Amino acid sequence: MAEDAAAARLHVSLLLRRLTVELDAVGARFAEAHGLNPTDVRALVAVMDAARTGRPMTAGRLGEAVGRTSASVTALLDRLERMGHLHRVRDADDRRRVVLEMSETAMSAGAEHFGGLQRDLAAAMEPYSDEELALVERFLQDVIGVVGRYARLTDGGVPRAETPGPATVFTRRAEQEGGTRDH
Amino acid sequence: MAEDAAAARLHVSLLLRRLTVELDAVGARFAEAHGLNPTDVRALVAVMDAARTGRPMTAGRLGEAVGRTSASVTALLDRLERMGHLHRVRDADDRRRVVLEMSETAMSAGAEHFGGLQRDLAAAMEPYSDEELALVERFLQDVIGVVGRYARLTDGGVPRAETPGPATVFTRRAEQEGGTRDH
DNA sequence: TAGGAAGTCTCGATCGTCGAGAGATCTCAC
DNA sequence: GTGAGATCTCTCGACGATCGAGACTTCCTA
Repeated sequence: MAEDAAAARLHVSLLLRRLTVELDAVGARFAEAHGLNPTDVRALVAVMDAARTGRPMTAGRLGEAVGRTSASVTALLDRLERMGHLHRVRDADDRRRVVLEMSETAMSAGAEHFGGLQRDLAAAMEPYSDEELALVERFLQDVIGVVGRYARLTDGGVPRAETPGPATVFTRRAEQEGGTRDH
Repeated sequence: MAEDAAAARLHVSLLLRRLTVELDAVGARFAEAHGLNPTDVRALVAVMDAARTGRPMTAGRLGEAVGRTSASVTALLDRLERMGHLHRVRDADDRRRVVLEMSETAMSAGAEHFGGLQRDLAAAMEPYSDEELALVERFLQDVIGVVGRYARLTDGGVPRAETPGPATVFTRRAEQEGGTRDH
């Protein structure tokens, strides 16, 4: 029945949100264990990801990645450097730039924490057949597409051009409070 | 082949992380549009969820939900009340308690923002059959179970008792830095 | 009815973040 | 080459979210 299908879709949506909450909690636990705040964790992850893709992170790009101003990034790097999680290296090619390198200890701490989760996740997926995993993968791709589109909209815009919908309340609030942000 | 299966599982893990990043971004966009910080958003969501389950939120329980001290919750509620997103009501049964009620404007702003995403998600799930959605649901349940177990471990503990593994680096760091937390 | 427990708030201090701007370096047109 | 403007990072002063300690009110129980 259509109602059941709708209920199932709603239920899956709620599961997606719960998953996000739980994954955030894993990050928070890592942060607490290492005396880091959320921004620090995001920064370390960003630096690690950049290293993996072979394009070393710089201070400026890190600021964009974690959504902080340059002043904030400077303080952030001071903290992480003081803790020994990374060190700054002047870029030889462009001496304005500061290239960020993870320390060995930070790398292994991250691998230990998140690698364990990775192993457990892989183990949990073991019972699923190749076809089933392929379906899950396709599903996740679809969902990421939708959510990603939603996340990257300009403020006040209506999510999907083809369905304007009742956006009055939201847009009104956004206009009204957009300038009062104060922190 | 086993290698392919392992690669598929790794790929699905990465998709789960990407999904989390995108969903976080949706929350951040909502926050920016309404002049809220991350804690504010988490608090509003917690109050809304509590209202939906019929067990009204109180200041104390909100503090546990978002992981802040009572002093911080007081300031948080001052902010949200000043912005008109909720109001405090003394509990008639237990007059020590402060019950939190969402304002109409906050409810509709949230519904507008996240309801749109919900609709798009449901639309994206439309092509999937009941059986396929059931599989996805089962998969998400499994993953949430693993992640949730991981998120709720005591600090310094090894994730799974049955596989002690090479936890030395992580636990050493945790002990070493556990007391230097300074924010 | 007194004593302790529970829930919230106040106060002072700390630290992460911001905006503005300085200093160093790179790029490019001349 | 040289100068002008752009780019990248850092410094400075201010603000605000959070914390720990403790006060105050209200509830529970012996």
